[in-house]
Amino acid sequence: MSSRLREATSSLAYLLKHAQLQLAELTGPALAPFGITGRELAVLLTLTGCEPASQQQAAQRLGVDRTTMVGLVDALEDKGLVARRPQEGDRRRNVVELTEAGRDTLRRAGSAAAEAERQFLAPLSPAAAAQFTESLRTLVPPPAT
Amino acid sequence: MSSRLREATSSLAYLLKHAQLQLAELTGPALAPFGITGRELAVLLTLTGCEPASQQQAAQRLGVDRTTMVGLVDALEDKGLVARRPQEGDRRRNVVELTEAGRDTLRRAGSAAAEAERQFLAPLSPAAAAQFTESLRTLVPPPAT
DNA sequence: TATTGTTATACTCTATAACTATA
DNA sequence: TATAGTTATAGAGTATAACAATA
Repeated sequence: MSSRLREATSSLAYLLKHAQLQLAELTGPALAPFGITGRELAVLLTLTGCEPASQQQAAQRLGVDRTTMVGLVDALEDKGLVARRPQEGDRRRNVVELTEAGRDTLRRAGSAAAEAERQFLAPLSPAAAAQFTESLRTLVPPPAT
Repeated sequence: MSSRLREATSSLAYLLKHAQLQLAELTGPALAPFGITGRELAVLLTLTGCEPASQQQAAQRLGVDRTTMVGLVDALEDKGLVARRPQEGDRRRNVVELTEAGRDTLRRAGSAAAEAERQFLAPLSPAAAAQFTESLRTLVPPPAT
């Protein structure tokens, strides 16, 4: 492989980028009926994963900047899916919690996103799909917190 | 999986995104000594893959817009790595070819990028790494042209 | 009329720096 | 002084529309 030139479309960077684009093309339309984007669903998933978390904790877990999280929570709050309240004991922090509507949307949109993932992985055998996901988990380190 | 909630950091979208980020963090510094970015290396690889190609053909093969390719070729031309010339027979087209310096940079930078990919895949067994790449190729359709 | 390259423009995602309020 | 949230700003990356040259 050191002497033979690989095509650009065979490089890992190309494949990862276009895999992501392709998954996004399935996920976007699947989530549209629920009025949220894939990123917003990820925020909802993060918030429900660990119990009442501050914005910054959620940001670290998602791997986005805290300044980015502000806008994401803003949008979800405008849609009535989450609520902010100052944390008692340390009022610098905002605790972000899902509303009832947020939990409902998460349930239904999460199911739609899971279906999009299944569709994305459909070209692989079930065993290959499972190992593909498992390899990704091995390659991507879990978030710090 | 339909009833049990997955964590956001387990979703395929999260894993693909962060796999890409992690690879980019290895590839970027590896290419810095050669004065090119990962995207620019991809363009060089694309141009060398199929013989003298127009900008638009290269753009399709890379999966980027033709307006994006203008800037990429501009940068590579400024660095003396590629040269544009009108195609004889159809002067609307620009044929983009690697210069001697471009071929030399491609050889050395391509080797560095391959090493970065090996480093990225190192947490996987050789067999798992091979199947991971193969699965990606199955999931990502080859470019139109 | 259609196509290639180009420019201008805008939109998304992201990060950095500076501000505020709390600690 | 340090931290959490916020705002403003700037930088990538991308796409759309419009234009010039050519077919």
